[in-house]
This record gives sequence, structure tokens and C-alpha cells, in this order.
Amino acid sequence: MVYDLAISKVPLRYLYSYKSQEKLEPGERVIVDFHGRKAIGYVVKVSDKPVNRELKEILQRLDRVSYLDQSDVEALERIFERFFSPPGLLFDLAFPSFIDDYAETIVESLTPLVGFGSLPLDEFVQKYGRDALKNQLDKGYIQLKKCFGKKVPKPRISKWYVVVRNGLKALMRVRDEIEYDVVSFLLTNNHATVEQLIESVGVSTKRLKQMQQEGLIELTQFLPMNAENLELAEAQLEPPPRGVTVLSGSTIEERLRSVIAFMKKITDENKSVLVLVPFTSLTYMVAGFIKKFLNVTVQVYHARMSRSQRAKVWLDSVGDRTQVVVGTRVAAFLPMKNLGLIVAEESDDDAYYQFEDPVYDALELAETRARLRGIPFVICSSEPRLVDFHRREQLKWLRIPKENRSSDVSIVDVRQSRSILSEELVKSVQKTISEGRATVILVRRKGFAPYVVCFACNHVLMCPNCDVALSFHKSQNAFKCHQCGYVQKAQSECPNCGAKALYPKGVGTERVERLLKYHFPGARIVRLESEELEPFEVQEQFLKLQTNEIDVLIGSRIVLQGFGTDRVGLICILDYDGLLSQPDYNTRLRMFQTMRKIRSNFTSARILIQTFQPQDGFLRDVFTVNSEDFYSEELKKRKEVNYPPFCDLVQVVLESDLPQTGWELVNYCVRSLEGETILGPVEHPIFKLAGKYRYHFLIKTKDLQKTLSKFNDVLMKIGRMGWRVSVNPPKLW
DNA sequence: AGCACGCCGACT
DNA sequence: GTCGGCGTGCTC
Repeated sequence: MVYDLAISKVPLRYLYSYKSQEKLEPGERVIVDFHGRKAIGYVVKVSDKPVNRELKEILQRLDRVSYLDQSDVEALERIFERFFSPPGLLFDLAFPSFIDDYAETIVESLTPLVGFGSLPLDEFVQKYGRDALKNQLDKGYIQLKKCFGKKVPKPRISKWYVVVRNGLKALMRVRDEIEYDVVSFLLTNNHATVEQLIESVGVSTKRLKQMQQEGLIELTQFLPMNAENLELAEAQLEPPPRGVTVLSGSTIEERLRSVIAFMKKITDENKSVLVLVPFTSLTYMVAGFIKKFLNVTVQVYHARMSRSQRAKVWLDSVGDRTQVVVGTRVAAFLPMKNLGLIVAEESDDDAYYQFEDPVYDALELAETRARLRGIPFVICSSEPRLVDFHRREQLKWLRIPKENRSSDVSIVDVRQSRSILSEELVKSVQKTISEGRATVILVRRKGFAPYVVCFACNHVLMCPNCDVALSFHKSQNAFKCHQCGYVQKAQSECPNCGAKALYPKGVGTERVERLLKYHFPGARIVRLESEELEPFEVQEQFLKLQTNEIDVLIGSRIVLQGFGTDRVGLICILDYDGLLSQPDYNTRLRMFQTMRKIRSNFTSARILIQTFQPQDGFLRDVFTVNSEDFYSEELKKRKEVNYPPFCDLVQVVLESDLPQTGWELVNYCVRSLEGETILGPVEHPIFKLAGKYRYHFLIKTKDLQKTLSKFNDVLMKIGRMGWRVSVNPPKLW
């Protein structure tokens, strides 16, 4: 039998055929000789390619069983075909290599001649010796396979939170001084980490686990988001048993509340639920929120977790021990057994699309898996994705009706303003603080200022490796390139004219923080930088926002993703109009979705937008336009010029060391693609990046598979080096 | 990714 | 003469 395999860790866009005497199951792992070395291969399917060469034999079966569901193997193959990404890397996401740390090799006897049933490998060797192993393997008396279950990952819990169960009542149930100390510490501080308790109370981890057993406390990774509002929404969602449901409108809390009862129904049937979110920090908040309503195991899964934490969730997934898993895009690959429902929150977010190899759209994978398994898929966001609006007739459509939302929007012309913060903004913040409510300030750029300019000669400091202005980070006194990571010590002398006249220009989060601290010295001002915090620490900031411990919260789009925004009385948007001039066909749509999310998430906040382009009607209309009208109009425009969703758009980027050779190569490539509808080639919007020169072109196609295979043929001729392909990317740069 | 093959410098 | 630098290219 001939099988097509995806080869682990190989960044190539092919399946490779090998033969085997045995019948193999799609999804199982095997060892093969790949170009002179041993590699892990994933069985994808029985080969349907014509064989025109001598094939190598599969050397060994690793698992002898597939840990992946057959439908998931098929879904991964679809994603490989559709995104032209290396199948080996896609399968590696579903089957991460570190889980082998928890595997055990088992020796199974195949004949009553060696009648021990099965034994762990080390025991076998101890009992019978290495020679016997080899001997009996050769004779076919025994076989080897990997099993999971014996070794168990034990993630550290030092950063976990400890919360009291049953509030003050817990105090009556303590059995000794230590327990009393722990409980009273927690009652005065609301929550603490295991680490903190060990430090300040002197309790041990073991003791805390024991107290958890006794039901006094709970050890958890999640803080209880939005503690007050414990009622489920009245209108419960009941998705059809299969198919796609779009749930739009309102806030993430309300949307989750209306699917939670359905989630419970699924877990009651002993099936599990996968919830996808765009950001790492959001996994903890959503998990904590779900935990508040459902008495089930809720786990998080994302790429920034430790290996052992990820391994734990993965092993629980294949072992059918998960109930609810909340994760980022990588969680779309989790091989959950007995999956009963997939929910995707904030589905309009770009972060579901991975731009690096393996390129994939996690929502497309999720939908494919759900469809092939015949289970419901619920797509949530305050405004839907354009593709979903486009195919709305095929989907179940639910819109949570709006409450009476204030639509108090002011657009402030800052062309004449001397300060980064307009007078009107400062006044509004003042008013909001005096009302005892919180302000959220959305700033697109991090650092102190996005440019450094010379007063004398107007020279703008550029990154030596990229066509990107250097930004100034005051806290580190450094100039940084946000594209390639270049850092240099800040200087005041202009490298162009020598004058000591460099000054920072533009709006960054650090600068906004500094100015606000100047204006409001007594206020509690927090700058939320997700990179500077552990992912789970972000939930602490949002809990503080809820519990009235923050007056002003400054940050980039992460500040929009929180829970408990009822207390926010003002939201200011500082530098978003710059986006309008970006040369990207999706910019307006993304702006629309962001602004509408702001309006529906911050239920009772006034909205203040500072702009340099007050004449642009877009910012003014974006809050009042009817959503369906906007989408219809957008679709009409796209149909006229034939853009997605009316075709598939393939972006091809070439990186090269020398501008001239790159230009020739990209042109050669485009000429070879004769017959395709191609825009370009042109220089990439960021022409020079990390020392490489980049060109790109777009292919618009009605037959994606044919186009990709044609492109593949061209690459075969001219070499694969330096090419990047994205299918229907949510942004072009 | 990894490994082989190939084409140049240094050196037991 | 060979050993080995890593640039280029291929892997069923």
C-alpha cells in the first residue's frame, strides 16, 4: 500500500509517498528515511498520485493508532491545499513534538510464543536484554508502540491564583493557625498567587492543595471576571445541531452569556467545547468568565504556555478528559476527542490568521473541522466578518439587540492643537474622573513617540535595516525599529546635519501616560503593555478596572478586549485616522469593525476621537451608518473591482538580498504566470525590511487550486528561496 | 529543517 | 595533494 505522508519539521509544501506492507491509519505517526535521515511522518491518506519511481519503505510505526480524529486529518489536508502551507508544519501544530516527553514505549507480544502481553520497553530490556529485543523484533514476535498516560505533566502552580470559597464562611471552617492565616489573608486581599502566599503566610504548596481538597480555597489560573453580573442572558442561543451560526452585536460578555447554557448542554453529554479567542491574554479572561457560570473544567491553551502546561491540555484532549478549552489560534489544532461545539469570539480579528509558515486561518480550520465532524460552529463578534455577511443565506444569523447605548461621539480636530492631548480631551478626562468613572485611551503606537525628527534639517531617523522610522522609547532611552527589532541608544545629535536638535514626534503610549500624569497627578493611571506582562497578568488589570482601582487605562488594541467595561465613562481614540491612508483594500472594513466594537463594548461611554483629517467623512459616519448598509456597499465595491469575497486573493512576496536581482526574479515569475489576473509586481509598502528588499504582487483567481499549482510549478523552476505566499490575508502589510 | 554536493582556501 | 569552510539545492 502506498501512503502520502506529511514530514514533520520540513518546511516544504508537498506530501511524500512511501510504501508499507501494513495497513496504516490516517493520522498515525511513522518513521521514514527522508533524504538520508530519519524523520517523523504523519500518514495523511492512501496515495492517489501515480507512482513513477521506486518508493522507500516506511521504517517503523510509532503509535500504531491515530491520536487525531479522521475528520481532523482531512481538515488539515484541506488547510494544506487551501493555504499552500507545508503540511508537515501544520501537522506539527496538531501533534507538538514535546508531548513525546510524556510517551512511553511499550513492547507488545504478537504470538503466544512470547506470552507476556505487553511490557514497558525498559522493563523488557531489564528482563530479557537488548539482544532479545532485536532478535524478537526481527522475527516479528513483538512490536513497539508509543503510549501516553504513564508520565504526567506537572505544571508549576506558583503563579496560580488562590481564591477563597464561600467568603467569610470559610473562616469558620479553618482547622488551624496556618489555614486561618491563609483565609484571612485572602479575605483582605481578594486574591493572591500561590507564590505570594508562600512568601507572606509561610504556607506550603502541598498544604494549599490540601486546603483545596477540603473545599476551603480554590487554586486557579483565572480571576473571576465580572463578579456581580451572574445571571445568564435571557435569550439563550440554541444553535442547530450542525452548521454555522453567526452571533453578532453587543459585548463579548453578553455573547458568551448567551452561548454558555448551550455549552453546558454539550458538556452534560460528555462532549467537549473549544472556544477560540484572538489574544493570549483573553484566554484567561474568557476562561474565568465561563468558570463563573459552569461547574466544569476550563483549561487554556496558547503558544506562550510552558511545555508541560501545553502537554497537559494536549494529553487531556486526546484522552477525552477535557470539558472546555479556551485558546488562541493554535488551539484550533487541538485534537480533542469527542468535540461537541466550537465557538470563536471576536471573529473579526486579524490575529486568527497566521502570516508566517505554516500560513493558515484558524477560523477556516475550525469551521472545516466542525463541518466534517457534523457539529455546530458559532462565530461571534460585535460586527460580523464580511465573508459571513456575504454568505448570510447559508448561515443561521443571530443579532443580539442593542440596549439603549449612548452614541455620544465627538470628533476633535487636532490640526491646530499644540499638545498631543487636545484641550477637549483633557477636560473630558477631568469630568469623567470627577464622576468616579474610568477612562480608556486607545493609542495605536507603543513607546514614547513613533518618529524622531531633526529640528534643524527635518531629517527623520530611519532604521538602518528597514524603510521604517525609528521610534523613541523613553523608559529605555532607546531608538527602536518595531519591524525588525533594531535598538540603539538614544542620541540628541542629528546624524544628517550634526545639530543637537533631535526631538520625538507623534503619539505613543508612553508619552500619553506621561502627559496624563502631569495633568492628573492624583489619578490612578495604568499603561497596559501586553509584552511587558505575563499573559495571565492582564486579567488583573481588567479586574482592577472593574473594581474601581483604575482611573485611566492606556494601551493599544488590547484595552478594547477586556471585560467589565460598564464602569468606563469615556473612551478616547488618539491616532487611528492615520490608518485611513494605508494602501490596503481591507483598511476601511477593519476600521469599521474596530470602531463599532468600541461602540458596542463600552456600553455607556462617551467616545472622543482626535483626528488630523476632520474632513474625512468616514470617522463621522462610522458610528451612525447601518451595519447592513455598510456591508452591502462594501460588497458592491468589491464586486465591481473583483476583490474577495468575489475571488480568492493570493499575495506573493519575494525577499531578496539585492534589489536588482529581486526585481528581475519577481518579474520573471509574473511573466511565467501568464493567464492569471495579476496586480503588480511593485515594491512592497515596506520595501526594505531587516536588510532584505521586497517586492510583491497579487493574484486574483476563481480557481485557487489551479493557480497555486501553477505558481508551484514556477517555483520549481526558479527555486523556492525567499518567497512568501498568503491566501486571502486580512491585511497586505 | 537537515543533509549532500560542490567549489575554493590552508595545511596535516 | 587532502580537509573542511558554508553557499546552493533537494528531499517520495
